[in-house]
Amino acid sequence: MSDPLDIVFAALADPTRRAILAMLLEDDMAVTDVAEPFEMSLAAISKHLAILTRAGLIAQEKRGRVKWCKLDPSGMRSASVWMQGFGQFEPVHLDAFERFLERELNEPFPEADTD
Amino acid sequence: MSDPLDIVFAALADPTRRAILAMLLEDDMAVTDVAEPFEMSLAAISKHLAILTRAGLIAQEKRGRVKWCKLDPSGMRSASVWMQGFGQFEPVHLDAFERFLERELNEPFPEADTD
DNA sequence: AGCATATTTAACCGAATGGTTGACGATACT
DNA sequence: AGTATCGTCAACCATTCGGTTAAATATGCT
Repeated sequence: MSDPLDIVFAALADPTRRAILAMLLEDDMAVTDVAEPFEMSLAAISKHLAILTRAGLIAQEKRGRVKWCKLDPSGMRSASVWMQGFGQFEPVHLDAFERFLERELNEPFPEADTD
Repeated sequence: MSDPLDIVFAALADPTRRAILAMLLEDDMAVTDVAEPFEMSLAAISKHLAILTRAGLIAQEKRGRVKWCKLDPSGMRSASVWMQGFGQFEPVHLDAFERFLERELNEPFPEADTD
């Protein structure tokens, strides 16, 4: 798989990963907290997060021993741009979404609660 | 895989299938003609078309011994709606795309050239 | 009827996917 | 220093995927 779109769409094709994205829409989260609602191992979630990262759908940043996950608009944008060129339509209006996410991106990661 | 989005995104994750969609954007085509530019067997293309059909990305209609393939907006729409819901800021704005494709849908399949 | 064309099906194969468990490295707490 | 927590890595397993070839089905032509 070399085309980035392969990777983005494949990443979006899994319900666990889409659920993770939806969770991250509400708030940035640590890996362990992302995993908590799912009935699968932390290692499995870790792999899902790696796939989302590789697809440009999320970004991860380590702070201490905690790795924070946040949405990255670039992956979704590339998918949306393809659909746009495809349908030559007005696709996914990511404008507002991107404004939202890029504001987030330009903000520092939240402080981790020390434990 | 039960969520229809799984099926749509998985269908979009393959470069051959995206290329097929792009071809169908220009014109409805018979299976054999869809297969022609690809360096793989007709059977492989037939499987790809079945996957696109199951995803609601194309519709197929048999006319005589020829099976015509055309774009179906519903699959793309569901993907796009999810992305919108994901961004959740603006209403779904598929107007241009839907006008385009629904015009296509409401036209009869082209007459097959008899051979 | 008999042959050619259009497409799918079946059986198979290697590679990728999505999950598991267990060990490991890194960071924090006391 | 010792222990607990966070997360990844490695090895493994079953299933799915994308392709192949060969046979089967369906329609059309003469």
